[in-house]
Amino acid sequence: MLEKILKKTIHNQLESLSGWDEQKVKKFQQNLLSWYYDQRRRLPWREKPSLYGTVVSEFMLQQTRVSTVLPYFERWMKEFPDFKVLAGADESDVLKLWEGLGYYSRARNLHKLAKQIVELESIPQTRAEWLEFPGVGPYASAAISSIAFEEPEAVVDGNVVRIFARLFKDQREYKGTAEATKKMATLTQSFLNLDNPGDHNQALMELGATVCLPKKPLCLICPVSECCLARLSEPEAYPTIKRRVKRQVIVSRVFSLSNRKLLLYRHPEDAPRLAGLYELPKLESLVIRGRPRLLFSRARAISNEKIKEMIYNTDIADNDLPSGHSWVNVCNIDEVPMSGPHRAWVMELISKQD
DNA sequence: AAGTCGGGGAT
DNA sequence: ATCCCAGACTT
Repeated sequence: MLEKILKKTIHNQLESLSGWDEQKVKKFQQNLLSWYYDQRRRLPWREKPSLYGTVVSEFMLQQTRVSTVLPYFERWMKEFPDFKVLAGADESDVLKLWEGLGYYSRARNLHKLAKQIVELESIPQTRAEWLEFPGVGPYASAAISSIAFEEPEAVVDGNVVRIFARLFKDQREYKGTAEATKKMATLTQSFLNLDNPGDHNQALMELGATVCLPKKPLCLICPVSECCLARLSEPEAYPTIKRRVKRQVIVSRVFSLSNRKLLLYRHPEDAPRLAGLYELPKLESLVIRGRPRLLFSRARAISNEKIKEMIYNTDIADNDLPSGHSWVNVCNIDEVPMSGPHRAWVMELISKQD
């Protein structure tokens, strides 16, 4: 049975799978799990596991490192301790707590999910059911159903792709992480430990995050290095995933402070980016008075753009502001959700003016 | 299938 | 400066 799956999955695309029988897979699972129980990090969502904590952590951890998530998770669980409290919260408060974490649709989707959950008679358990919730995709549905309900669903995230690509010296060139994830799904499912699906999944991700690193993997302390083909050659060479080039973008923005009020722009609720969040307004969208004075310029990257942002100081013709623009009292600036870097710049500039 | 969404830590 | 992170959604 397993052999059949392996043969079909690997075919001739990965290096030899000879030797992989049911016994070897079992051994792999045991080595991995023993290592996990012995060496895993103590993370807050693992201490007193709950469905809610699992869901929140899985949302926050999408494309985001554990170390980045930690302070956000603690604050979140304190402010929104369960689905019910979260469901009853104002969206602006939800966004405020997510401020700086990025991918803000995650916060909105998590909020929606909570509202849906509290209306249900019973909590869904299967992967297919979780897949229906907003913001829950192939990865998160497998993670939640396996970790919270021990459903036999294998997760495939960046860590898992890297581990399996190295185990079998996967020579395929993937066009992106999406393709790699999809093509790896059958193989990872055949390696799933059916006795402990949740811990098996977490163990793989823990291994990828702490041992099977993208650069300089720690093969010497890896619990499954005997099974790993790349370990004998160049582990860093796997997997091979094509990355797209970032395009250069230049944006000019306005810092205008008048009578202890700062002009800000709030992205519309249905905006594709930063929906509901405040930023410094763009220079081009305003009618200004006099010549703008360059305060500073900063470079950052979001998604597939390299952005150079130029911040100007100028006076604004404030009798007829474009929609979305408003003067925010600096006393209340802490209350509004704002994109992370802009928050830092604004605080820096305000303190400099005093 | 390809493009888009944030931000930061590590190298 | 580049990579990549417990991915999902829209086009």
